[in-house]
Amino acid sequence: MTTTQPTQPPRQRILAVADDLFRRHGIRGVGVEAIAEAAGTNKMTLYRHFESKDELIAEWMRGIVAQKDRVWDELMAQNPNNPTAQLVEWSRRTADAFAQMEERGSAILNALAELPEADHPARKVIDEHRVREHERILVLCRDAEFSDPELTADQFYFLLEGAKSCVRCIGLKRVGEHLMQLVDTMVASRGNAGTSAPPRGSPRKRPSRRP
Amino acid sequence: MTTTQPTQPPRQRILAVADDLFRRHGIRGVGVEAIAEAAGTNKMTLYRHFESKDELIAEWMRGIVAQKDRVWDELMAQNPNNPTAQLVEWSRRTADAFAQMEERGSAILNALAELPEADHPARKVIDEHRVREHERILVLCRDAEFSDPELTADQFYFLLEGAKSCVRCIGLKRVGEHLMQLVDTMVASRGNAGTSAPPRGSPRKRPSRRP
DNA sequence: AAGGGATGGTACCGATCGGTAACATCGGTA
DNA sequence: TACCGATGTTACCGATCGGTACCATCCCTT
Repeated sequence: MTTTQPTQPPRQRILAVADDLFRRHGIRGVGVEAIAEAAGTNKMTLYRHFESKDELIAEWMRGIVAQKDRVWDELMAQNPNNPTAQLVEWSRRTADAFAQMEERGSAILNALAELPEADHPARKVIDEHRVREHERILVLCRDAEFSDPELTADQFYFLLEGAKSCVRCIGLKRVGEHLMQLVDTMVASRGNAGTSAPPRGSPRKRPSRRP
Repeated sequence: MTTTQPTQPPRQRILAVADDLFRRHGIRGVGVEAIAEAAGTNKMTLYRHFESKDELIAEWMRGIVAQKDRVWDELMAQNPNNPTAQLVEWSRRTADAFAQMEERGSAILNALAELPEADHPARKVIDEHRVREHERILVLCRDAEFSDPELTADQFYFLLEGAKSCVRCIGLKRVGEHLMQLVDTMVASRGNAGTSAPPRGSPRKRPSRRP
């Protein structure tokens, strides 16, 4: 049973329940009636707050990317003028988030796969977010003065997205640990690509604050 | 219009058309009737060859992974006793395949996202394939005597899967080129400590056949 | 020519789903 | 108390979809 406390207004409850159900069963796997019922309300109230299911999906996506943007803002405020630490911290948070998506993987990637229509309102939200995130990483790689920022930014992005999509076929614990090892090594080599095998049990966090 | 030459038996035509439609519109986005019609036949004949839509999906997936397995066999035969070249070749073929999936991304990843039910017949096909592919890469990393084969194997896998899922938000040309640069650098460093970024426009192929 | 298996055509069923209409109810405010 | 906006309830519509029954063909073999 997926209900929410009726103290919150219906709109919030619907969004919270939709988040849960969409993640677990996929967008097309759950109907509006099920969402309304699980939110302790009914279809009519749902349609008074969202003009269609597609708009609900888009709003759900806006919430997810807004949350991620808040995390970005937070970690950039926590590590001012330290692009390297910001990259590492973002990677660490991404790795930590793996624990919540072992079953179904990334909600954003899944939504993208479930929305083949290029003009779906949620698609714009997702596409813009991904471009923005990639741009963020690129700027950080430039600021961190990696030798080839474009290449290193893609490397970051590939590693992060790849790790996300591998959580389901490799154990999530190992994925998180290996991802952080790879990121640490990348950062340590200042983006001089490569990789490598840091000694086993190497330190996970390395703020490396530089003036 | 998505029709196939009626010279082939219906089963082949149905599978070919299903491959096209599933890729373009997603599994749940296309009905069996549309498939049958596009294949120049009808629903009845479809159900005489596939006991259900889910079984058709599973059979479609079996075809895809079988194709990938054939590619593996081929490139391993072409580079005998050279695990490094096999890894590079597999990466190159993956990068080349990006051109065909710019619109919708990887069919396997999409199918996974569209099949939330863990007991779906196609899920077993996909999961086994991913484990097998990861294992293949791991064995090659061991044979290539990388310093930390498990880590390097995950790095390969992350990079490849991540690049796949990024084809849609970054230009496919750059994704392919950067992926190959990263793989070349990884291989050149033998999985050991960081190296310098390869010069721009560095050689794409580097068989590096070693005795 | 006769037979039979594979295929095509059509119509249909039951279930689900997105979305709407019409009305009842409740809570706060003037 | 009278009112009004937000919410709950029920029933319904039209469309789509997976799946099936029934029968007409067609083609190959004997």
